Amino acid sequence: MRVSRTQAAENRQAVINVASRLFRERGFDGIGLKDLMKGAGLTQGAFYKQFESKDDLAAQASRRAMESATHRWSAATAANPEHPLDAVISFYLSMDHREEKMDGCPVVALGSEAARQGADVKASFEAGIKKYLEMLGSWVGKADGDEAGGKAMAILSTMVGAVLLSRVVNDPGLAQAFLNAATDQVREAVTA
Amino acid sequence: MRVSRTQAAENRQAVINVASRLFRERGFDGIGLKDLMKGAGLTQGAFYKQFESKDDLAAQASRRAMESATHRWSAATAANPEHPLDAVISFYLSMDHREEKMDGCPVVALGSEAARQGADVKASFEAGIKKYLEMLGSWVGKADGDEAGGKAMAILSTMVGAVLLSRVVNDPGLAQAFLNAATDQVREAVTA
DNA sequence: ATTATCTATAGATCTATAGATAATGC
DNA sequence: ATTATCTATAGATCTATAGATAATGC
Repeated sequence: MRVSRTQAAENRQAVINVASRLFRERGFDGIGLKDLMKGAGLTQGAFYKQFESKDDLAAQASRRAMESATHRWSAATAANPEHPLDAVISFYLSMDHREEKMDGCPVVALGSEAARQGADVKASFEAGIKKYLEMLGSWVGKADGDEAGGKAMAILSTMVGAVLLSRVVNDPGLAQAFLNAATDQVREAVTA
Repeated sequence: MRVSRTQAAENRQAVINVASRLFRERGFDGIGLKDLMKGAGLTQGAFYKQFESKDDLAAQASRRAMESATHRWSAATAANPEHPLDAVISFYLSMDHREEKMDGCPVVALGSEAARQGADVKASFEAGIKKYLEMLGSWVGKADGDEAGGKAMAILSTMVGAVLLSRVVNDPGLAQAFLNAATDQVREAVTA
């Protein structure tokens, strides 16, 4: 029954990876430890040798989810280095992203709940958000500095809000309209 | 033990009012029927004569929460009819609003969870969001029409995203920066 | 000898239902 | 006679812990 240390380390990573997706899909309170562990091919009993508590896992999984999201931004810009912002918003502000909660932006999928979590979960989000801002800041026209930082924050706010609103409404037409309006606004904000 | 019909109707409203606040504070999954009913001075057993299910209450409470939010917007503009948008964003994009989850905007407090709820809950949110958009649309400079609608959606996205992001980070300075950046962006968007 | 994982379970809590009670409404 | 609310409880689920097991690591 016991496994090697490397295998145990891999299992831990597998649990974090699974949790980073299932938390986004169902919420922190929407999935229990039994199903989270089952998703990694383990049983509930193995959990507490790997994590201090469910909150501990929530913090690890939030960090992993944000890392995966920023990595996706990097991949998109690498594929289109001429227009990195366009590359990012073309998937971020899309109906596909609206649909794919499990692999989408963690701020949208878990933000409302993260606001009620402890400092560790928030720190995970904060680290990822700063990465978002770094990337956005480097793409806005102006010289770096306070103004670029402000623009980056405004753009990120618009993006996060638009996808959140698109998911909260039933009407797909209204959802699409939010994404379109945000796309226009972001394009204006960079050139302004 | 039985109460009059009018008293029962009042009790029902009390439960919806309490739920609209406690759901925002703790999330749909963060509070049980026992505590919700206790908040209205009743016991758990009375619940199912008033509501079909917890999901049913979630839909009613979401509607009430959005009504209360749009009412607050109206009150703010009534107090400063010359600059209605300024009146709204001065409280919406404030640290006070960041702090007050229980009475704040339901889209921010519950949006991530609402995205996973059924069509009834989403319909409640959608109705309130359309009210938000109507008001914003009437305040943006341009003639009414598609463009004003788009501006309104972009502005609402920025506002919702900024407060959500401000709540998700630990650093109050960063939170304030998101709110400031959104304020600037919204002001630019109306005049543009 | 140590320990990662397993099965099993404690104790709490959650949604929903059942039956009793006491007041309303006809 | 009807019914809004109460107490009580069924049945499921949740987090966390306990003890057994079997393989690793020294």
